[in-house]
Amino acid sequence: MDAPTRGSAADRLSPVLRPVHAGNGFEAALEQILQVIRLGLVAEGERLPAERELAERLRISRMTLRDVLKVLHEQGLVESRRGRYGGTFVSPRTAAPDVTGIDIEDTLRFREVLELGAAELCASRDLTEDQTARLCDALTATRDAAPDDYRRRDTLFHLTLAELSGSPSLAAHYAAVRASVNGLLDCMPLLVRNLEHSQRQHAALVTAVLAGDAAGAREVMREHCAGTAALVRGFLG
Amino acid sequence: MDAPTRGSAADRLSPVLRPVHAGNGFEAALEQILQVIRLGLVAEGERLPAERELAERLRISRMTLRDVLKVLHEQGLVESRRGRYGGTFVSPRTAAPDVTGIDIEDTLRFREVLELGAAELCASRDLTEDQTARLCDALTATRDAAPDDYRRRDTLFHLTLAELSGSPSLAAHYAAVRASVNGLLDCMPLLVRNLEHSQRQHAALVTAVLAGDAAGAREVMREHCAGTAALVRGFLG
DNA sequence: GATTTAAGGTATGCCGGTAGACCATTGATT
DNA sequence: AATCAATGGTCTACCGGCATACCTTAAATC
Repeated sequence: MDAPTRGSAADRLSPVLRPVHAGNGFEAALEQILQVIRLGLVAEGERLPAERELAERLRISRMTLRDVLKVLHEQGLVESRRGRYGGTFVSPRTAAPDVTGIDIEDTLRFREVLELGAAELCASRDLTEDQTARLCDALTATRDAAPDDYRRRDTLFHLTLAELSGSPSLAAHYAAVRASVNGLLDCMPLLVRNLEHSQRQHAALVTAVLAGDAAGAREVMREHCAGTAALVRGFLG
Repeated sequence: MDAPTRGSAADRLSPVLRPVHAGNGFEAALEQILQVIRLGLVAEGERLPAERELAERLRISRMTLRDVLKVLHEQGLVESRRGRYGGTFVSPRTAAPDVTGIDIEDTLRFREVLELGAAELCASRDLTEDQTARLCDALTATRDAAPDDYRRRDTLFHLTLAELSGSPSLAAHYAAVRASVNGLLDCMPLLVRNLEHSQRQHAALVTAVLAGDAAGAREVMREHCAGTAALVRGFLG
């Protein structure tokens, strides 16, 4: 009765029963701090939160956190300075990040799904004055960005949109997938023509969102994502 | 320079720096097995994989897994039988699940985003013959379902669609959010009229997907999700 | 220049998850 | 009736992350 030829019981479970972080808050913490750096939430040269605070926020012990920072230090991603006004600082990027183990098609597809959802949800909501201002600020920041800071501000703009969608889950998962996307983008050269195009799309997106034009916002976002996807597939596919 | 009035540095980090499951594969494993049960991947009366196999798949020790099963047993969700052909069996549901701590709006919105994405991705892909057959099988299973088994087969249908989207991330996250949705639905009565309506939508969805009509698939799915969302908001909002 | 303060660096004992072996039970097979 | 095989149930030694306390460094302040 329940034994179809396609999709055995064992297979049915695999989407859910993936390996659980075996024993390690360590790995999860490493992943999150890497996200913070890849997303540019803390820019190059800026300071991460103090070890004690970071450990508390991640709910891991300071010792474990220090193990994580040690790994990041060994890879040249952060640099620590002691004393008052010291801290752990993000180093300038030196080498292309490690993108082995990233499923490119999965990443690009999932990214687009979340972006489309965020755009549409935002356009369908009544944003408060403060939220509208945050969105416009983020847009302005991308417009004024120097080329080498563009990707970071672009990321912050999209993160803002995801946050304003009204779905915290969407925002959290977008942050994760965007970190992967940035890892891919960091393997590629920055094309100024794309920046300009991208900037126009951002503006159109905000216009549609503020007008409550959900279908329009989605279509602009779809083009925006398609552009990135084509670039990535071209360089890494 | 980087200190805007809106969105301090501390706030910027919060979407990523959420507490890491402090110390436990235990909780994550509990969550996943609950998902398997809530999704109906193992139906009432059916057997979970053997402890040794389950522990291996989750990459946790058998002792820890047994702690998890002990909790589930205490809550009356599973029953164990020893001996060959024994195992851990899913008990018939007795009480409404605990939905405290679920953000209903977040769940419904995120669910819709993922469903729309899955529908559109599936319609945009060329499904193999085998994949097409899996989808049609899942549809047929919902059509033939007895009312008290409908929700389970409906879940399996949507999971199939998510899997066929070509984005494993999407499938995994859909499984998680759908488990929450089912928790909500299990607090509500089953309306036969909705089943029929839902069934027509499923059929239209498959038709659109197989025709490669991405926009159509998305709109059908949007209505489908809106229906569920309205029901849930009506009962629990 | 002494003091203060906030930051990174270090040492120690505890506890919980891990691994692996072994025991107990049951029903099918012989 | 005896055996086998697959399962849940139990025990034990081990290791890694945890909490906590304390030390060291360096910049700002007095």
